[in-house]
Amino acid sequence: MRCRRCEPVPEEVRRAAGLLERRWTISILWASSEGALRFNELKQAVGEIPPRTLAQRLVELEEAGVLVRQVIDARPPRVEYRLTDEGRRLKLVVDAVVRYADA
Amino acid sequence: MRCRRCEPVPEEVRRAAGLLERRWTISILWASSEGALRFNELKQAVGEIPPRTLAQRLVELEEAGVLVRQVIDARPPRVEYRLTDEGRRLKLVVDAVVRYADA
DNA sequence: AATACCGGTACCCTTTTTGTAGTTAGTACT
DNA sequence: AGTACTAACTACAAAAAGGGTACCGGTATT
Repeated sequence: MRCRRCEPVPEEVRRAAGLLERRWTISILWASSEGALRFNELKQAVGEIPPRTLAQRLVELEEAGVLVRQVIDARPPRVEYRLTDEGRRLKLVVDAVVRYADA
Repeated sequence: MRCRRCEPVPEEVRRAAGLLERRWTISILWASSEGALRFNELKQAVGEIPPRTLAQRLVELEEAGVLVRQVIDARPPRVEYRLTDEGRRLKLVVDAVVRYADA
């Protein structure tokens, strides 16, 4: 098909979308934005997310450099997740979602 | 769990996220932003999306009031999809994704 | 001794997405 | 007349993602 007006979606947009286009990701970023949270705190904030899915998302977001996982050596040991600088940049997208949602 | 610092994610944010958190949605909005496009033009712009999935997304986005579907009575008849006002508001989120992706 | 917190995993089932093909109706070409 | 092409989808089976519930091993509280 000859198509003058439809450019292909840029690869870097597809890559960023790949992160956001998975269920619960936006909620997880929303919840993380006020500081470090632990697994069960995220679970509570996000709502009905199954723990398996939350664990999956956290691995993906960590691999993408958006979150860091930090084990705190206490009894019982805790794990905290916080946004990286990159995560704070991605959070600007979530801010845009919030503005859209509020209108 | 008592959790002072983790507020639940607001319902309206969950609802907006529900649209974006499905595969290809961001690409479809990106492609739609420059004007009306037809089914096969969207398909080409988005890339490897299966036509069935594109058709599904278009129905969802139309139901959400983000896109309008317009049948053009020509031979062969065409169908155009364009953003509504609401769609243009949602496109601000996609703009934020592009800014994130470009950095 | 029993219960609860902690960060997950295991299991099994349903929903979503994918890949490939085909359909319908109307032109256009040979 | 027959073949091919276009546009906008739809059909079907299979694979991937997501969901609900239960449970683990270790520590701490009651």
